[in-house]
Amino acid sequence: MSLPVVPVPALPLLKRARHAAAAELHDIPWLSALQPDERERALADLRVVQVAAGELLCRVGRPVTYWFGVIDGLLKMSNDTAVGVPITFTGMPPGGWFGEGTVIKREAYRYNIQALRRSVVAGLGVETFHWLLARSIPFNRFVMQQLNERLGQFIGAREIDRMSDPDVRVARSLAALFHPVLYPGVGSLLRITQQELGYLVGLSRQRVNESLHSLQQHGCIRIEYGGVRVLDLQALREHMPQ
DNA sequence: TCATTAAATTGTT
DNA sequence: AACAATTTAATGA
Repeated sequence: MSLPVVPVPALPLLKRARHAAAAELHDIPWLSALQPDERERALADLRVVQVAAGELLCRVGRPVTYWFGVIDGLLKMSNDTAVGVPITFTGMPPGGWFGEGTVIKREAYRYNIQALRRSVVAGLGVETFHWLLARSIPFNRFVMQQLNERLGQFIGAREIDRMSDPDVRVARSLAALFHPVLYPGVGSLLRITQQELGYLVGLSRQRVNESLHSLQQHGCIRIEYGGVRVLDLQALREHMPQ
């Protein structure tokens, strides 16, 4: 049960990159917090790429070139392929920005970022990222908030991994994806197939289907074609085994 | 815009 | 893992 990995051509970002379109800019929360001149430089440097399903955005050990943000689609962070047990850390739905930790330290990536399906991803160059970090208080605030919230996510993810009940695992994982601060682009309808959710949670598609119906029975969510709508986020977070 | 067809996703065994 | 049923997306008149 693993996603077929698509071979990635060298430097795919530089080849198919284009400037960000107006519609996509609206979904980048930190842009509006910048001063006009800062925004101008950020816009000039922002690149947008389409990544196909299974494609790897960055690999463990590769030098950092961009700070990434998900405009549309779904990515997953994991540490698989190399040595060790494949572990999916988290899913990255629209509105999520990531990689700031490694960008700040100018280290190599510590995770693989793989597209679960065709996605649109924005990238801000490392130099511009540091330039903004050095002069914009609002930008710092945004990055700090991201780091803080994500720390909470990872702690939560450890708890999820220890739970055996599939329904609870699905519930918690879903709740994490609906995090309003980290993933403002999600809204109340998350575009994710049951197959994709299975990849993230580490369950079969059948079991995910069963869990979703259980959660729907409890009024937490509503199953839609190609997605899940949250009806009660709090209940989803606190869902307990029956 | 509508009808037809192909592809994707879901529900079930 | 396989299958049928359903929904969406793509195509072309």
